[in-house]
Amino acid sequence: MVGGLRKEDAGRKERLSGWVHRRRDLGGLLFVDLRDRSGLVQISFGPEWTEAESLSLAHRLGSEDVVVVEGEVELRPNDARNPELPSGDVELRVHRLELLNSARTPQIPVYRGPDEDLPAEELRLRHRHLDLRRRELQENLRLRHELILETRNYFGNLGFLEIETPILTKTTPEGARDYLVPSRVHPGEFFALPQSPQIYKQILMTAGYDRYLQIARCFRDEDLRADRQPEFTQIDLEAAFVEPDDIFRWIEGLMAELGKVAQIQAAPPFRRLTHAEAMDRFGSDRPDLRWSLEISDWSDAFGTADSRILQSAVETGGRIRGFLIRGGGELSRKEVEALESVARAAGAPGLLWAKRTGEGGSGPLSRWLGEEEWEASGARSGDLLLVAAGSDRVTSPALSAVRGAVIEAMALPQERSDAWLWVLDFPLFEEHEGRIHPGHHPFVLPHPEDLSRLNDDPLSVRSLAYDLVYNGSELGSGSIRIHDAGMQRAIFRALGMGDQEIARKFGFLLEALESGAPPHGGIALGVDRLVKDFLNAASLRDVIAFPKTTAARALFEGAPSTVGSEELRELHIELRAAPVGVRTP
RNA sequence: GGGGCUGUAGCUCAGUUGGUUAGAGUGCCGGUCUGUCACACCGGAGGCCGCGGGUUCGAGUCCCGUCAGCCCCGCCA
Repeated sequence: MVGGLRKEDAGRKERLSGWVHRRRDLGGLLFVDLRDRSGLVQISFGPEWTEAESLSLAHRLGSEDVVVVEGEVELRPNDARNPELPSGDVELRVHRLELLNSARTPQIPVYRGPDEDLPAEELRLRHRHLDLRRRELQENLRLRHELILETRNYFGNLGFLEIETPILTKTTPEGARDYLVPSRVHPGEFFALPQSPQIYKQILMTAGYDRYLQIARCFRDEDLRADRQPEFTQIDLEAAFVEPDDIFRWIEGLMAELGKVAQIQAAPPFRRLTHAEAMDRFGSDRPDLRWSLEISDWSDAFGTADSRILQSAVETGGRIRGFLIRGGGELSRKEVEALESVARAAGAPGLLWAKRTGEGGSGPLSRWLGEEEWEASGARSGDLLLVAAGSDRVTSPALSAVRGAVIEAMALPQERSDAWLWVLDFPLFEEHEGRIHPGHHPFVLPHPEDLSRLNDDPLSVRSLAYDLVYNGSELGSGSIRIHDAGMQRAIFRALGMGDQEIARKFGFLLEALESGAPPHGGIALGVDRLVKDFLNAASLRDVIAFPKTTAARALFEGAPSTVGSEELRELHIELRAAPVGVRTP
C-alpha cells in the first residue's frame, strides 16, 4: 500500500500506516520515508499543511516508530522527484500524524547505506525481528511463499492429496542422529522427530492414497553447513504404480512452473547422467554443469611413463585422470600450487601438473612426458594438465574440488545460467569403515539387472535412486521403493540386521507391505535449498525466517535452554552433569 | 571430533615494530536550517579492545586457554 503510490494517485486523500524508515529534518520542512511490506514512500511535514501538534510530534519521531498519517497525495516539485524510488514522483503531505507505538533506537539498523556492510550474522539472528524488516529478507520470504503456493496448486491439479504425517514419531535405527522427545506417560521411552516422512508415505501408498504430497518439516541432529539446517522443509511426494520417468516428468513440470515464478530457466527434459558417469566425468554426484569442463582419463597414455607414482596407480587398479585446461599456462606457479592444495584438502595426496610450452613443458609432471604422451593428452602449447593418480575413490572428490577451483581461477565463463540434471542409478550400498550401509535409505529398490549380485557383490549393486541437481546443488533425492516384504527383508539382512531386530524396528512396515502394497516411488525436494539457489542467496539463513546457528542454537529466543528440575522429574530424566556454558539471552 | 577466519563505541570498520590520553564513518543526544531523499552545518555523550590466564618496565597488538559467530573436513539412511 505505502510503496504503491504513483503519480496517478495525486490529489487523493490517503491514510497510511507504517514504520519510520529514515527522516530528513530541514527545520521548517521535515521528510520521512515511511515503510511497510510494500516499500517506501516519502511523507512530508510543513507548517502550511500539517497541524501544529502533529508537526511538533513529527520533529520528535525516531527510526522504527510506528505511525499512521492522513493527508493528501501530491506530485512532488519537478526538481524534487526521486527516480530511484518507485513512488518517487509523489509524496504524502501529512495533515495529521498519530504515533501508534514509539520504538527504542534499534540495536541493528534496518536501513543500510550504499557502502555499508550488513551487521554481524550473530546480531542479525539475535535481533531477528529487525533483520526481517529488511526488504531483501521480505522479498526472499515472499518468493518462498509463492513457490510453495505454486507447488500445492501444481500437485493438487495432478490429483495429489496433501496429508500430514506425525512430528512425534518412532526413532529410526540408521541414518542421521534423531532429535528425541521424552515421553511423560511412558517412563524411559522417547519419540523422535522425523528425519523425513519416508515410512509414513510408504504406508499411505499401501493404504491406497496413490498420490501423496506434503510440505513436510524434517529434523536431523547432525553438524551443520552453509546449506544445512537442523530443521528443514521438503516438498515430499510419493505415488503408486510409477516408474522413475513418471517422477521425472512431474518434477520437471514443477520446476518449469516454479521457474516462471522465480525467473529461472527450467526447460524439460533435463539432462540425465548415471551416477557412474557423473563420477567418471566430473568426480561428483552433483556436478555443476553450468560449465562443461570434464575429466580426461590418461591411464593408458601416462601409465607406462617412467614414474613410480603413475605406474603404481594403474598397477593397483587405479586410474590416471585429470583436466586439460586450454590456455591454463597463463596461471602462475603460485596459482597452480593453490589448485594442488585444493586437491590435498579434498583428500588427494597431491596433484601433478605440467604446462606445455613451445619446447617441451614445465612443471613436476612434464619430466615424465615425452612427445608421445603430450600428443596423447591433447595439450597444445599454452595449455595446462592437472593430473591425479590413484583409486577413483580418492581422486574423484579431489578432481571435483579442483574443477571448481579451476573454473574460479581461470574465471571461465558460464556456458548456461541454469543447469538441470538427473543423476540416476546410485549405488544401493556404500561401505564405511568396513560396514555396509544404505546409499540412500534401506527402502530403495535394487536395480533389477543387478539383483543376482545382492549377496556376492553388494557394493556393485545399483539402485533405482535418483537425485535432482541444479547448478551443482542437490535439490532432491528419491527412488522407487521396495514393495515386496521378502525383498525388504533381504535388504535388511544384507545390512547386517538379524530377524528379531528387523521385526522390532520395521515390523510395522513389513506388515504393511505384506498386506498388498502397490509398487511405488517418490522424491523429496529441499525447499530451503531450492529457494536459496533460485535467489542465489548467500546462505540458507536468508530464506528461513528463524534459522539456527552452525551450533544449532536459536539466538533470538535462546533455544535450546535448560528446564526446571520438576519438569525433568516428570519426564523421568536425570542429568548426569550440570549443563555448561548455558547463556540466557 | 578436527582445521581455518573473525571478535575494538549502538552499528560498520581502522589501529604501524609491543610504547604516552584507542580513532573514523554512521547512529544517538542538543542546536541552526522550507524541497530533502546517505539532507547540510555546529556541538556533545558514548569503550570490560569477547572472556580468563601468561610473557613484559609496558599488551588492543605477543603466547596459552576459553566462549561466540561464520566457513570447511568428518558426519548428514
